[in-house]
Amino acid sequence: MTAEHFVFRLQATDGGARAGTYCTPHGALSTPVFAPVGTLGTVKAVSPRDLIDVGASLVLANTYHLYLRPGDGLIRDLGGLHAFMGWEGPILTDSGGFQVWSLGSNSQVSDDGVTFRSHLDGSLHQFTPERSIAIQQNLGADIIMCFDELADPDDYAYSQVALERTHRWAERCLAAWKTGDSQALFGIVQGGIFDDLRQASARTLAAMDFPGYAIGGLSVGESKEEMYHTLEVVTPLLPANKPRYLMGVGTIEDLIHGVSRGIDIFDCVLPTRIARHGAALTQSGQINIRNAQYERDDRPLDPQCDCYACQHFTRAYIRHLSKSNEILASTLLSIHNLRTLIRLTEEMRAAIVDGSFQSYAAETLGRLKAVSP
RNA sequence: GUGGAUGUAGCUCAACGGCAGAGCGCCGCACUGUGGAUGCGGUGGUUGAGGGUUCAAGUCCCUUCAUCCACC
Repeated sequence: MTAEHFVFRLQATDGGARAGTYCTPHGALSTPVFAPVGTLGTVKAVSPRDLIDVGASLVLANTYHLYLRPGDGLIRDLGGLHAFMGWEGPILTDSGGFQVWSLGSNSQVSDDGVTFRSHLDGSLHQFTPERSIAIQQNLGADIIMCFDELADPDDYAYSQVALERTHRWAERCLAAWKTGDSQALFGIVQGGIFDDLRQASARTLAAMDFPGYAIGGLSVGESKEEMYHTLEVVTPLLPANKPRYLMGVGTIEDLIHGVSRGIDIFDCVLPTRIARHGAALTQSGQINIRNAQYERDDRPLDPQCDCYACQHFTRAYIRHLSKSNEILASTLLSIHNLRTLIRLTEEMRAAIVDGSFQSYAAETLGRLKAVSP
């Protein structure tokens, strides 16, 4: 049984797109897969039962936030994150590297690690690669991530400095990682939007033989063309028999472009965040359910959708809930948006298996463009 | 019927006789390894009506209407 864990089986390819399975101690992932984000050990507004209903198989939780509150030791003592949050499927934890960068100004980076102030109470803390791995071991996710350093994507000089540090930290994470049977450690390719740095990063990390590889530092302000180009540069240099995870992406469009360039795993806050702000993803693009035009609209959010929200409620009703700041609006829109992205991954997988991925991708992108400005 | 109070944006209310404003609502936009069900922008006026004083009136004076309160 243990031997099966963290084996990535490639089942079909279509152009650059891949369909596979990845075994974890809490179940197998069918790729391509989209992971809802549950930063604080909960996907906001959505219960684990709802997650099963929308077809979610992997959930992301966050090291930085859970370390600060309620504390990784507490979660370990209560049986680990799966038991704590009532989710029996696979979990992936971020390393905290992204928060240190995005919460930015009150942190200081050295070769040893990062000292930062808590956004909750201003207290001083330090993350090192070893500390990040120890916290992630306490949390007990199936997939854990190397502690990395991000740079602004168009700053070459600093991207180079951060990249070299990220590679040294990757070695230290590997050395600290002692849970190979129960947790897979993924390396993270960095290098901004610079081909030479990205290639160097992919080669360096591939040589370290991680169980899986992530591509980080994208969808942080660079153009879509730059992001897609970077994927084309990086994925051919990663081992074909290991899963590839594009961090923090994304949109319907980005998922299609990512899969076509060989990405297997995605996570993103977008579907649940925009849901709480009143937006629904549809086949033809994003709609703002709060707009006056939906006041008397008795259609579902997306007539093509098979989710609970679309099977039972009208746009008019969900608009009313959203305008009234009712909790159920966030829940229904989150369920719908998650189902939309997860169904997209399911359809892409089916298309890859039967060799029709190119036409599926073109058709789906075409529908989006038909309405986008 | 008598006395008093109040009438300003859709709502609640500001504005010394000197460019009529705020909050909320409404309308829209944004959100990509989630601190912040958030952030940003926009629309919105015969200052109840009519007259007068004044260089200038939401503001002072007169008339009128409406609403509320108290007392007959």
